[in-house]
Amino acid sequence: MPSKPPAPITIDAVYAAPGYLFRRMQQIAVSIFMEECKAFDLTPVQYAALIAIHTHPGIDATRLSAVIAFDRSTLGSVIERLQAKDYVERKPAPEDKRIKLLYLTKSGAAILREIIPAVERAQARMLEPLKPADRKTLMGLMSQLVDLNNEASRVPLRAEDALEHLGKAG
Amino acid sequence: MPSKPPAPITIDAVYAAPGYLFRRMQQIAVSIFMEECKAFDLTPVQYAALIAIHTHPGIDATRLSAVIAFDRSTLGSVIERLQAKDYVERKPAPEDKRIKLLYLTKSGAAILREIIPAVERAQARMLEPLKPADRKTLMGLMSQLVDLNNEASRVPLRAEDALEHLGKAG
DNA sequence: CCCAGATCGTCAGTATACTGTCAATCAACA
DNA sequence: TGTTGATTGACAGTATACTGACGATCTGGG
Repeated sequence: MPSKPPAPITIDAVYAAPGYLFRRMQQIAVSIFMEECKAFDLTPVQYAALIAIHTHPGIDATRLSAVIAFDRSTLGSVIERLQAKDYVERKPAPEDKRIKLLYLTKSGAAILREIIPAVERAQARMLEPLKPADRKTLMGLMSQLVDLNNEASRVPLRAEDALEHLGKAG
Repeated sequence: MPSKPPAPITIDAVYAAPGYLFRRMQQIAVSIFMEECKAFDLTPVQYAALIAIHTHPGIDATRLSAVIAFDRSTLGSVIERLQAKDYVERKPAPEDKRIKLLYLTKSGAAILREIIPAVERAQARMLEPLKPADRKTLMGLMSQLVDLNNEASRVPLRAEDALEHLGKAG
């Protein structure tokens, strides 16, 4: 039996590749999110940041970046934008001058309540083309894969570890 | 029976949401790709562009953006970088002064041949944590989902339509 | 107490990714 | 033929996303 010839160099091979499908699905997911939430002028990342700050009031930027799996360098500008919209407040930590603690403002908490239905519509729309059973299967496999691949991308801390010193876990 | 209370506003709900899993998996996929291919200084998008130009020599930028599902505005800078590395050539189209046709250079074709094994290692690594049967299931569902959601994001043309006037299809 | 190492937020630099706009050009119809 | 409408590539503006570096600060060992 002759050895298998090298894979042909063709764009069709790309279409079936995991990397291409993940990139394309991410594009589609963002597009659907923005469409459903366009009345709120919030990006998916800004939404995740608001939710995380709501769940962990007084969190600092580094821990926040771990909780939402978001690069620390970029997070600064995300927080700035949320601050400019008056959704988030930063207060210096009394016991550590390096740290700035994050809190939702009243507006931030309010917009979070209002946007939730739109976000849920968006999440549902992403999976809508699939049969219900297939949605469950896909989400189960994606959860597994993200979890097992967690250390493959440079998120400095696992969410649970990040929260150890926040009085919320451990 | 009382109606279901509203979903709690918690970061844990985000972790199970399709949008979060797709974003996170895309991060991981890029990270793995860059790690396996770091000797070549090519991004996933640059790689896809090279493959597509190789498959369709003389394609123009607008059609290329459809073929790799990549925004036309950003594609200009991607091509510039590929040109700067001497992997891609642009020639004005004789019959239409607006259009610039894209071709691989010798270097471009060479690096494509060399990088393929690294790309295949990367693609394999993305799915490695899953059992083989689950990998197939996941890729099947992702293909379906991307295909059925295709019109949800602003890619102007389906790949096949984009190629109609290229003498390669239809 | 002092200093080496770690951590925090920030910044510079690069590369996607999208919206919207523009001039140049082409195609097609009246 | 002349003009309207569409297309092409380019650009400006915004928002992720990552690497690497920096000063300010904290912490732990000696």
